Amino acid sequence: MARPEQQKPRWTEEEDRVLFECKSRNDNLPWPVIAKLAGLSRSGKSCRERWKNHLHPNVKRGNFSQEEDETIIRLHSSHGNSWAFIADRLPGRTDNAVKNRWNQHLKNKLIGRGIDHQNIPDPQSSTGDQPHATQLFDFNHNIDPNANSGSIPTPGYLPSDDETIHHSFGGDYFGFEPTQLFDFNHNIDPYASSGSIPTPVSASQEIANPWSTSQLAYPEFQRGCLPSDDETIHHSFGGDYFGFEPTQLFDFNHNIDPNASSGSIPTPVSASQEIANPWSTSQLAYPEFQKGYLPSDDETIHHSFGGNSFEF
DNA sequence: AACCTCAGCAACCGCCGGATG
DNA sequence: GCATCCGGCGGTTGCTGAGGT
Repeated sequence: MARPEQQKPRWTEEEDRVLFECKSRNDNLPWPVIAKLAGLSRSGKSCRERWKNHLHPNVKRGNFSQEEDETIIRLHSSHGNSWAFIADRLPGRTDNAVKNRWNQHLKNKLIGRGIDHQNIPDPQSSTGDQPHATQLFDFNHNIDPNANSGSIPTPGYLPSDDETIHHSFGGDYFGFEPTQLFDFNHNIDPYASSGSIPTPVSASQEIANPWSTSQLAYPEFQRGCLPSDDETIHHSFGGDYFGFEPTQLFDFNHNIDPNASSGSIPTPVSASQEIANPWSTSQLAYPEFQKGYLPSDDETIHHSFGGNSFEF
């Protein structure tokens, strides 16, 4: 099977330049077409990989930090060889780079320490029986009224973390709905008794004006409301406060001004300003909450969401 | 200086699923 | 429903360069 020529010819600077320009000019075309237009003797697939792993502006080079290594180890223990998933949580790192890092460094390191790298306890999960990582986070929806306080959460549900959740949202449980964005006070039974667990309502029952204070299950989160409880919200979301906009669903990193200074109140942007790719890490006001992000900050996220990890 | 080893990186390959006609 | 195309993904392996002998 040996080929007389080099089997894996490296990309030259000239090829990179041509591909970069061609891709930049024809961003919407399929890769096979781009490869053809570029006039390179490379397949569309090769061009795509070269772009994704090297030429893309967001690609981060250089050594992995200890934090990145720890994140890889932790996520690998809970998600296995889902390199793309892990890479999503390491801004700028590609799945290929993460895979190489694991296969050629971290795995051997753990083996050398006598650690079973396939069974590393996840600090954010006591059982591994955690909500599946393809769900959006939605307070007040799909709440399990039968969840036992302090019990191990069943998939899709959260236990209350007294320190935080109880503090924040009345000691109730919060579930996850895969098709909804994050939305306080929407689809909540307006007639639920105070102190009870809010009951999700059907579409037909949906509150006409979800921002009408009198009908909110959690009136404290009404339009424009800022969290009043520093201890909790500050704790929960990395020290930043979030405001609410009545015409928008609450969506981490979507419609949020990417240029907002850290610690300031995020500014919703208009439709015309809307970030083209809301999950593009470089454009996120809160890149740590990007799509598919698995929190790495125990102190904060672990605390906030009952010790589990979630995707948004 | 020549050779060897090994870690790190890069590229290819096959499989799979979604979109489209 | 089926075939085809395309992109995404994970596994594998070749290439490179640094360091050791």
